[in-house]
Amino acid sequence: MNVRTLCLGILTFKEASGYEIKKMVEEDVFGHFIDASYGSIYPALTKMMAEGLVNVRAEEQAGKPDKKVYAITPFGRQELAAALLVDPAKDKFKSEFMFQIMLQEFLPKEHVAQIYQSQIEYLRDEIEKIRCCVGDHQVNHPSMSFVAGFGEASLGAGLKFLEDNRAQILGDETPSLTLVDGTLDHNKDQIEGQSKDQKNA
Amino acid sequence: MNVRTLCLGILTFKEASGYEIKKMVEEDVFGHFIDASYGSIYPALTKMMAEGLVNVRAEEQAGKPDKKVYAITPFGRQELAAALLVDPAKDKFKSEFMFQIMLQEFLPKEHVAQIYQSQIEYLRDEIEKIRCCVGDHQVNHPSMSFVAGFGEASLGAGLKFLEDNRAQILGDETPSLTLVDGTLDHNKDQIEGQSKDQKNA
DNA sequence: GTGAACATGTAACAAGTTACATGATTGA
DNA sequence: TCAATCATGTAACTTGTTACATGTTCAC
Repeated sequence: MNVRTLCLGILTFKEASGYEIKKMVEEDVFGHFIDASYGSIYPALTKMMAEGLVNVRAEEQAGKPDKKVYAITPFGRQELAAALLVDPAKDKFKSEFMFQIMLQEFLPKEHVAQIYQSQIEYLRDEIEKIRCCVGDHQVNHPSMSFVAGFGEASLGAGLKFLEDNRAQILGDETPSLTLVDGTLDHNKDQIEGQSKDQKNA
Repeated sequence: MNVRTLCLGILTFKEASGYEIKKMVEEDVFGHFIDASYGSIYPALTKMMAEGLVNVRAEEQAGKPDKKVYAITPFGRQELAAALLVDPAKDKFKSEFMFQIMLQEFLPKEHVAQIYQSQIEYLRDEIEKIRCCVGDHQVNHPSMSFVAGFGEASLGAGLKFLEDNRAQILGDETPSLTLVDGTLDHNKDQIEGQSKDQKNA
């Protein structure tokens, strides 16, 4: 699936400028399973404009530069439906973090501890982001809330695994802090971390 | 992270040919968080050979064509350690399936039902693959089993979500088949699918 | 008056994929 | 003999990213 289809899909939810599409891909529910940069979004929009898949309207904004608001046309919807009909490519999950963990013996202990903590915080942030979407934003769309639920479930399980199995990688030198709660069932090392430097930008 | 580092990392576990590296990336625990094709592996290996990061040994095989077995050199390990020291890029999860679900209203019901079932089967296969790795293969490496555990946890949660929330997307017209087991706790629609056509190659 | 957020766009570049090209060997 | 698996390699091509280039308005 290409940026074209991606933009077309987003535009079915609401009209948006290239800038706004990029923001959605970064922050909204979309962000968990798609990706795109300005360098691909703007040219795609321009080209689709020429092909009649979208139309533009210049919008003046008080206190902000003008923006070009794109909307999908009936022809665009047709194209989208066709593009959507091909069987989806299988999921692709890339994790440099996991690669580093796999090769942790080549890394200084402190580095491993640091990326481990960063990963936990990153996952917490992502989950929080999804919850925000479901809360304040309009994820009224049933499909949207389904997708959000899926993301929360997957990321949540991953996070829990990292929290529970910390000792497996980091040894028992867990930061001496308070336990999350009293309901420990088996071999838990649940520790609430405190650092705040999120290095993976 | 590039294919170079990927190959170097894999070669720390065992010597391998380009063909074997590709197979590992497809089938082993690696497969869940990295990706590479022949077209990138072979050139990377050749280049690293010239740079002294790996060395080769031609191995004759009974009943099979000869293969070029690559091994990492001390210099290669040095390079790997350096490459590993940079903070990992954040995880990237791409799912065309989720994109299609989000836009399901543009798709025929049957298509949605079909990709939904395919996705469930795909996830089951992936989890099974991980379990096989842990079982027969040597995932003796503690880091390996950790990574496998993480994959199993994440994928398992995603699969469970799909199984439990089928009705949200597909409605209640679940195929009339036998329930998986009797231990239903809350709102489960766990159905054992029977189709076998896995379309996402 | 300076940095941050808003806003659009392009061109050079990186990186890897696909398809092609080749060839051995085995088993149905 | 034909498909499948093993095995290596290259070149054209896609695709998208990064960095650059430019400009507005606001808040501190």
